[in-house]
Amino acid sequence: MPETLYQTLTEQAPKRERRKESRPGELLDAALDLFVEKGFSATRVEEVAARAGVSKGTLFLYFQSKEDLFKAVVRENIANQFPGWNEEFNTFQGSSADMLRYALMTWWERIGKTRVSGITKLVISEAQNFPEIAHFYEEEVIKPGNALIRGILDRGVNSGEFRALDTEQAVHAVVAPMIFLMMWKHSMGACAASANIMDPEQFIHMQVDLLLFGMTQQNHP
Amino acid sequence: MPETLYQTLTEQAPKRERRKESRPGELLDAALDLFVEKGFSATRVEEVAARAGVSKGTLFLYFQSKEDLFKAVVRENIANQFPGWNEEFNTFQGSSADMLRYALMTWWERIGKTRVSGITKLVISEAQNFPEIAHFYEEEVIKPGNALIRGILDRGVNSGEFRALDTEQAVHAVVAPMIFLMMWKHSMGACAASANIMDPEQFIHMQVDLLLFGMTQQNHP
DNA sequence: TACATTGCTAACCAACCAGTCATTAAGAAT
DNA sequence: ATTCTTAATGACTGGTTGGTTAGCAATGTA
Repeated sequence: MPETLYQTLTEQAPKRERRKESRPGELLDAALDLFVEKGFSATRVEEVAARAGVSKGTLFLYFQSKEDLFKAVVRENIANQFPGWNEEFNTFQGSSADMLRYALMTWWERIGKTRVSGITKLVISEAQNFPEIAHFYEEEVIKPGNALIRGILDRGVNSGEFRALDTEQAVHAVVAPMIFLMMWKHSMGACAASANIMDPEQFIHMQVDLLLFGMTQQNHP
Repeated sequence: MPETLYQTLTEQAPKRERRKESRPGELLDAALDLFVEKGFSATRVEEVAARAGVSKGTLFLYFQSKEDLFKAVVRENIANQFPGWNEEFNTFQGSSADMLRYALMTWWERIGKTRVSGITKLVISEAQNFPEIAHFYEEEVIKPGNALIRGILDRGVNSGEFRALDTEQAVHAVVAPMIFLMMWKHSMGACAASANIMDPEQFIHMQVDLLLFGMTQQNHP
């Protein structure tokens, strides 16, 4: 009773509401924020619950465990996107060089730029301590992602635009700088000191140029 | 008394020894192992002490805090190496392309391959949660390291071997794949599933080729 | 052997956290 | 208004950890 009175008199009355449908979404959104900000291990489920406006007990009503909550965040924000992306790239018109450029810039707009990129950073950072999460992420994100990039490289090699690369290996050379970018943005990049020394768009642009034309002297189309 | 008896009868008698000189080194070695294996946050100082054969209290006798211990590990294994490396590169004979190749392969032999690479992975992984460590690492490792690479690129541009790159930006393009390699090795690479899909030497080789000559059709020297 | 120095340890503290469960109350049905 | 279902709660459990300190014991000295 005194609590209820206090709550009623002060600003917020955190009324106990029953909203079964919207809880999972709100919890996932809060979880994404906190996982990206603090990582998996350092994120406290109680804080996720608090940000979503519910108690810790409620969170465990909708997700079996912290790990289960994380997997749901990954599915919601990344894994579910692949069908759409595959469709988009299967119908791309233009040169393979343009396609590679488009793919990396688009990736930056839709993932790299957003808070979602923090998930990739998190997984790579904590894979050692949470092998189950690492395995899950590899199956649901890394393999489909690599397949998508490899498709572009194969297209270029087959059309004669690119030299006869080992595309399975070359995929790593394309993906590595993008992963680096995510890691940097969510680690050293977040520390004021070195925030401005690296501009992501400029970095991607140079990366594509170097991949396509190298550092030796020549004319660029 | 019963404890002493028990310990004497069983294999190891964990004798209490006084060896002030060798403790710090042994603690640093144990700390490097565990920091690389588990990261900063997940490493328990008591486990570090146990691996070095002392109690937790003894560790705090030689290092003010866990963070202080970590900084000492970084200085011991990385920061102290820069003077020697600078000397080596200031006296390099040969083309700048060879120099870049040599630098990256040497880096792999001396750092990437060894457990020390785990330190870089750790710092990038946990920089968010430990800003003080991030700042320390940037000053003592990242800045000197980038300066070293930039020296090579400037040399190539000045001699006319490379086109007129923005070397400050190009440094990132060179370093990013190496950092990616360390991250991968100590995260997803450690999970059996994808351990074999990426060969580091092959990766570096391809990376250098792509940087120097790009993906478009042309003859390589 | 007696004594002094000090490296070392074990016990301790305060704080922290994932996950559980008995209890409470919101909202629909009667 | 009364009853009933179940969404929501928060105290609790069993466990963890960085860091402190009083006192013990290994070594040197006389």
